[in-house]
Amino acid sequence: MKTSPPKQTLGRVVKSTEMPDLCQDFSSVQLGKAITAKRTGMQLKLTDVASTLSISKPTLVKIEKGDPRVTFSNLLKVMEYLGLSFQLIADDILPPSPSSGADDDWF
Amino acid sequence: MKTSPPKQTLGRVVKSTEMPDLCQDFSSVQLGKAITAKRTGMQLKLTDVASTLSISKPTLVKIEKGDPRVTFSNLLKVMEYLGLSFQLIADDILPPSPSSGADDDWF
DNA sequence: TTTTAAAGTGAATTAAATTTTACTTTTACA
DNA sequence: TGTAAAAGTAAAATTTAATTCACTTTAAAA
Repeated sequence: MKTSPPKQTLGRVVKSTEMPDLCQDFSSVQLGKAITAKRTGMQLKLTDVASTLSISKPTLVKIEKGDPRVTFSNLLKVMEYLGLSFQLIADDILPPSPSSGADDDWF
Repeated sequence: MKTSPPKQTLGRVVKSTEMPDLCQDFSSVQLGKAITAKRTGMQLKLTDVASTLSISKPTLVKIEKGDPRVTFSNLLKVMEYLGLSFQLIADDILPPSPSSGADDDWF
């Protein structure tokens, strides 16, 4: 059977997630959302980012869902590629805002 | 043979590492140094932190050395316990300073 | 200088993250 | 609608991080 040629398009427009407020108490879920937002904002497909960075699709999905049970090295790879980074915060410089357990966290 | 009783002291004074400049380009090595600095500043023994958080000593050593091949969840556990946190930085807000490969990094 | 608590390392085993493959769900758009 | 691209999920196999335990090194203090 003959394989049909790929449809000629300019690429499918994909739902772009909104970038979360970065000036919030840190959580891995929020980080995942920021990663998704940055990736979709750059019009990059999850699959492409994964194969470019030599990590699997399920792992990248895990990262974007905010599951902290991923290796720090994989997380950094993704962040660096998308132009995201960390800044260290010590709570004896600026005390944390009294948030009562975000609905955002895993534990 | 009879075990000798523990020496009565007020605890050994341990070398306190200096806190690195937190307003620098992020690297896992710098993060490790900050963790060590925070821990020693709080006069906590590596062994005690490890057992309190139910992680092994070799793993905590790996984290403090800045090896990124650790799970993000273990890293977050340690940071939260010591009062350290992350802030997310997107390079389209503030562009990265042109640093030529820090002598600090692993790759 | 000797002692010893604390930090750090190495090897074998265990536990868990990652990969692969295939499948299901969602969602733009023709 | 129907269809196909992209995202998300599941299970088995693989890879790798974590643990355990013993040991070595370092550096305060007696």
